Amino acid sequence: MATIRDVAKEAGLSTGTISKALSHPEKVTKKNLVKIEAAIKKLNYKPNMLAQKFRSKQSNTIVVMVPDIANLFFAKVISGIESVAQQEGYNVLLGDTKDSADREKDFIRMVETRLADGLVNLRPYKASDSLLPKKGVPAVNASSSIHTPYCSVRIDNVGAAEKVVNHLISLGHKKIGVISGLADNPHSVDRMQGYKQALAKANIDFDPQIVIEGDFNYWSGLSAAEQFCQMKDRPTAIFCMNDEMAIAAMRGFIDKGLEIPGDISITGFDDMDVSKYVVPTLTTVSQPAEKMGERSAELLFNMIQDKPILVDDHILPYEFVIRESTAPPR
Amino acid sequence: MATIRDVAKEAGLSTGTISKALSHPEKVTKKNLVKIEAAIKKLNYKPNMLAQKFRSKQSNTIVVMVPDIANLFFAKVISGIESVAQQEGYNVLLGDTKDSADREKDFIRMVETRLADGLVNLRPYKASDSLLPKKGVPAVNASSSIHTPYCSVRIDNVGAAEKVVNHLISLGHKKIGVISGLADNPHSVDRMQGYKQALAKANIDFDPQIVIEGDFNYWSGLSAAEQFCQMKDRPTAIFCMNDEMAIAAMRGFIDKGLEIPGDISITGFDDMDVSKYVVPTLTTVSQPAEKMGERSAELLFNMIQDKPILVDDHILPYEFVIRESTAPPR
DNA sequence: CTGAAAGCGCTAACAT
DNA sequence: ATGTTAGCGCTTTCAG
Repeated sequence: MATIRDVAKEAGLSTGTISKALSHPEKVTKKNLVKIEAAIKKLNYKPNMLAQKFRSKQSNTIVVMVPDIANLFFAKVISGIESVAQQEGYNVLLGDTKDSADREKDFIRMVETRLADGLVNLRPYKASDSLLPKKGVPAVNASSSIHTPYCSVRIDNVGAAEKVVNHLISLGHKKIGVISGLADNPHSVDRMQGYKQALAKANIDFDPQIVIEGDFNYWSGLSAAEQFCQMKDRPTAIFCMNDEMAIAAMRGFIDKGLEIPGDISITGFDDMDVSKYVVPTLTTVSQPAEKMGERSAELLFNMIQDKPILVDDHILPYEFVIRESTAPPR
Repeated sequence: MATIRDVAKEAGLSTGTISKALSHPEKVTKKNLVKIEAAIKKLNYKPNMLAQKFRSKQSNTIVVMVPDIANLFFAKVISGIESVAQQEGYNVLLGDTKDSADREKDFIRMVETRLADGLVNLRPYKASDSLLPKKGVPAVNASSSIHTPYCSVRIDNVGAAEKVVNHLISLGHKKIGVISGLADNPHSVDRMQGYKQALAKANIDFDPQIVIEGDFNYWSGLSAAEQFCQMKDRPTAIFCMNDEMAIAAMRGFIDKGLEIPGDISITGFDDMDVSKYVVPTLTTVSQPAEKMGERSAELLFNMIQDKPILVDDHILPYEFVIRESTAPPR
């Protein structure tokens, strides 16, 4: 493989000149530029970027830690990160952490060992097992909840949940069930708080009996729906903490012969693409996933370049989308 | 930042010994090992991996080029690649190419410039604009079609399509419409060939009138469904070239008051998770996405390590899944 | 504008 | 078993 030295020899110049020609061509004479170009082409020279990075102490790479890459919401956030990274000349190293703090270690180590300049974490912050923040590791959390102790981007989960439940209440629902995420998931916690706030303001007592814990995946939504069906006094509406469980619940209720929204109203959270495809279409909260990714990346690049970060907790606007899955109770 | 030299000084040893302690600890005395460990901890030393990689001329990184990261099928393939890569101690650099050959250049350049050791391409091969194969760039195509001129992993698209159409024919359908992908997409070409083969064997004439070109996305499926509805002599079954268009078409037909599968049977291709959630559930071809990713990664690592590659065209088994969306014509 | 030379942090002979 | 040293490919002073 040709090195810069080979090019220098071929062009009858010094390595320093070649190097300059590559980075600041305007500071080299036209004549030499031509010679250099010819030599490069003749030898098919490609600068060794590993050497460049090593020398310049800049990896121009960021790592993105994602709990589950086969999750549409994350895919969109990543897409947003990618697009601003590309713009800034950064590479994105993707790490699927399978929602485990343990697996995060390797990726954090990458920035500690100079392999990457910084990191975006898509896993919501849990005090119990978070490895971040860590000094020397520029990081931003792109899917955070309240009380994340480092730079973070999120929506107002509490407010959004409250809005959803308000909508159900205003339709006339009094008995509103919940299919939550895992109880210790920060998003579950925030959304549950919003649910309770809405109930309280409407003077409806909180009933833990009609809160069923899921795990954000399809099957947990399905099984929750079955449990609701077995209740003698079934809720007339269900607030699901994400779209996947909501769609599963719809399927479960329909299979039991219930009509949606006639017999039971359903709401989701996230606004995945599918949610406008299902029948009936799903009332849900639309998170600006792509924007969240973009903003996170922008913040990270600012940190890496030591620009001042003015705000630590970035709250992006969400949208409450009313579709066909909600209606007044019969 | 502490370097290996600082550690050597702190431990009262030479850099060579520190280096050896890190890579072959068994070749260093216990006593010194203890001293070294103490020094490392005291200085919070982290080896500079950029320097290591530069020195060893191995990036231990592969790049994965994906046409669209927000596509569930690709997400699964990537997940498979990731898991093998992690196992082998490789990092994966993700590149969203937005289905453009132009954007692929940058990523190919990464392996040419030593930033990565090899590359997995998820974009199916098109003779007209493929930048691969390229010598000096170990690469495998993980979502290929027939006639891909480099190492590739795929399913038998032709055979799978034929099987789907055979199923419809055996149910008694004689007029089977198609919603295809873009006509020049290799997967479209293969699947169309399978469709024609099935028709030919059943002595059904091919009718280009009932083939509508889509682009694998939701809206194209929806619009195709509308076009089918306007035909005086509508097909009794539609072979859709992926699940997304199939689900869209179902929605379109249902909105027009048709029943599925009573009035019209629908088949998909891919077996996305959603396809078992929709009502009715979708008859489709299940691609072993995760396996395809794993196999691709394994092949790539073999190439990188100069192990002999015996087979160039790897065909993985698919599964034909019959669900609720197909039935005999009325 | 160009050349010479030092050195980034680490590894791997080779010598001790 | 440990130390010494050269050098990976590149950039960047500093002279000329």
